[in-house]
Amino acid sequence: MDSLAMPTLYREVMEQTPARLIEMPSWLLTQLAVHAHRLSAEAFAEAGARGYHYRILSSLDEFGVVSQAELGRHSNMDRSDVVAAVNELAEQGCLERTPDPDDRRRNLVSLTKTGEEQLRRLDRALDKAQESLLEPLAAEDRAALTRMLGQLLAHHQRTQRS
Amino acid sequence: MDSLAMPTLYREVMEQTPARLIEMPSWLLTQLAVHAHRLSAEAFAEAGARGYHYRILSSLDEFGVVSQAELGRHSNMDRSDVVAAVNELAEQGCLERTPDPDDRRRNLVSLTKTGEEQLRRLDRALDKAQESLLEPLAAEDRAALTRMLGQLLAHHQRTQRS
DNA sequence: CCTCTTTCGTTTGTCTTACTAACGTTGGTG
DNA sequence: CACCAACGTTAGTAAGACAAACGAAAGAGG
Repeated sequence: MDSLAMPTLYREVMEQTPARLIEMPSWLLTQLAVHAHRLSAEAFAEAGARGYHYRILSSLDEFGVVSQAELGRHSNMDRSDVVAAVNELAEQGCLERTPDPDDRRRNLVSLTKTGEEQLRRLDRALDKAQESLLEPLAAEDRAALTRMLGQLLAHHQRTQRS
Repeated sequence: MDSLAMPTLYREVMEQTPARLIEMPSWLLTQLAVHAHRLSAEAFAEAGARGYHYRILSSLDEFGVVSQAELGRHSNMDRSDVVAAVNELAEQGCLERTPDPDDRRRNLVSLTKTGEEQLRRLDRALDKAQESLLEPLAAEDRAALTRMLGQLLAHHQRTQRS
């Protein structure tokens, strides 16, 4: 009956949780995301940042000088949330906001030296967070997990935009 | 260079996202959790409920009459959030709250007929949400994903409590 | 029996993420 | 020129997670 089931350790921890939930992928996903978020938030907090800031800094680093709207599309954020995060990053001197001469609706956002340093700091801190997140998984399992998560995420981002 | 890499479809959707993020398990996880949460929230909303309500109803169904504190431990919720959710469920007639005669600090919470019906409704709606969440995955991948998520979640819940 | 600590239910409030609605400005199109 | 779309911005909301404090009650140790 349970020879193929979960390891002993698993049951010990999970037996106080309803079986409905334990078997539900969306629950496993959202609950594990809480831990993932906690781990990376702790990493960000040490540098006085949060998730939105990292998304914007890494987008700027990869795509160069772009408008706030593009920034939002790259990092999966709402325009209104981009405004707030860009404000905060500008106050910290991590980026600069200049009006686009070719389109006066747009603000061109560019990464500063300070922003690059902050990004590198966050990258390092995040690496450790990834390690503790995946700690109990073997290398091949980590790869398989990453592949499947990416596959699912691509599917849902595609179907949502259409 | 990319023969072993992601399928074409994947890149199409993801190419506007920083490579840093695409490769980061914690990002894939939290972003996919957004979709998982959206899908199940829509299912809940049709029945006038939300996640906290389902956690409590399913805990009551599996563990019978328990105190609010136990309810919180079963469904991974803070005591203060249990109070609010139990209030709302009581207003809807889904459960009853009676003082424990053996321990006057405790409230014993029990599921009503209405609550059981609501739970069955939510179960059905959630099943569809799971299907659309995992739609692009083959059956064996779904099983592998569920196994790994459970393994990771058990690990982090264990290490957090200690 | 009397402290000391713990547990319980409750209130209040904060943080992060996500998202919606509206507004004025500007660009592009028919 | 009229109309619509995009942009930046402000304001507000919802859900989930969590921290701090409170009085009331139970339990433990001396």
